[in-house]
Amino acid sequence: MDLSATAYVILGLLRDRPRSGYEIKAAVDRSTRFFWAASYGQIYPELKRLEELGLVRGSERSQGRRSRTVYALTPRGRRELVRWLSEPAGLLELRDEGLLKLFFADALPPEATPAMLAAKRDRHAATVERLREIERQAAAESADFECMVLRFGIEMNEWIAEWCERERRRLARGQRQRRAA
Amino acid sequence: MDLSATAYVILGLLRDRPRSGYEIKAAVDRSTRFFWAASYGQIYPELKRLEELGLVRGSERSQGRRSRTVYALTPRGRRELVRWLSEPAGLLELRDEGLLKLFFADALPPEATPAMLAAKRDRHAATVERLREIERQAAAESADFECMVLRFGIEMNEWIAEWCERERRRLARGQRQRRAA
DNA sequence: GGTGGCATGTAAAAAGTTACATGATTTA
DNA sequence: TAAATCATGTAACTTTTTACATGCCACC
Repeated sequence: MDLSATAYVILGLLRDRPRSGYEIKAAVDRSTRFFWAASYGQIYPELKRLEELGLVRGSERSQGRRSRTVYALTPRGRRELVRWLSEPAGLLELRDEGLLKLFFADALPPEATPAMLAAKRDRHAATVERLREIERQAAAESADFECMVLRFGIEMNEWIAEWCERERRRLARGQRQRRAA
Repeated sequence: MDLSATAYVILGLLRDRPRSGYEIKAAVDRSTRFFWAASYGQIYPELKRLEELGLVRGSERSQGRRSRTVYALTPRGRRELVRWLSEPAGLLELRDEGLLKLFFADALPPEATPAMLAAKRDRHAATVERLREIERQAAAESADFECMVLRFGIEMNEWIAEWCERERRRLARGQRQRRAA
């Protein structure tokens, strides 16, 4: 059985309680988003495939005319989740356009670089704020490891923001000295 | 003109000198890989498209029967690169299966989690070693900002490895105390 | 003569995003 | 009654990876 990592995000989010596709998407955006995003275009088709494979089971919870299907993990689904969790982790991938631009920054006038670093700093600081907000809301109801990963996100983004600020200052200092000379 | 970010990786790597597709791939693996990867399957078709758009120009450098095409940035290509560099950075995305597994770790027995953290720590430590090796080789010939981004990669991975070790110890301590009680 | 590095490419599949389409219910 | 939120889904597209295919050249 070989599923995409996104399929395991779904199995994982169903491990404590049943959820609809919509709720899964909302949970992703509140929690795994910063290290594993997923869109409706993945979630709904994946839920159907997982049901065909017998890893989740959907049940109708429509209220009146509003349709709603809530999916629950089957015993096989739980076994598959545990099996996957027990395997060594694979993919680790970063795509950071900001670093890419910094990498090529010698093609721009030197004044541009401190601004790039400031922009990156601000982005990560904004992410910290967003994650802290989530932390405040989620602290009570979340599992321990969920909080731990959230804290990781907060602290890592803080570290990155500080790194940007340090380097920005260093560059700005260098530029002032060169102008003075 | 709207190109994929991978197209700009190519334009960027051609900014200081002409390179073949093969050399671009090698340069990516030595430099941008940890924050922006690219495969042959992207690079060769993208070079053709960029040539059609007039942003790069290929010239035959075959030696004997061995074919080789070296691409150089055209003036338009350089303008496009600078234009893109001047825009605010877009995409910033992480895909980390290790964090995902940690996030769901309450589905595993508690002894499993310190091992997951140790595995993640080791991966990041290995990345640090790889990047340091590149730094030693590249220090002389690389542009300032290339070194800066490389240093970022080293320091960030060090920070992550330390975070993993801190949390692993904290968990292990907690487990010993619970067993003793 | 074999291995490893240089070199170019394509086809197919997988993964993921975006935009669209539809409609119900709740709340201000 | 308008806006926000709940809810499901698909089609088209883009991006990226993987596997394969081919062959030269230098060195041991």
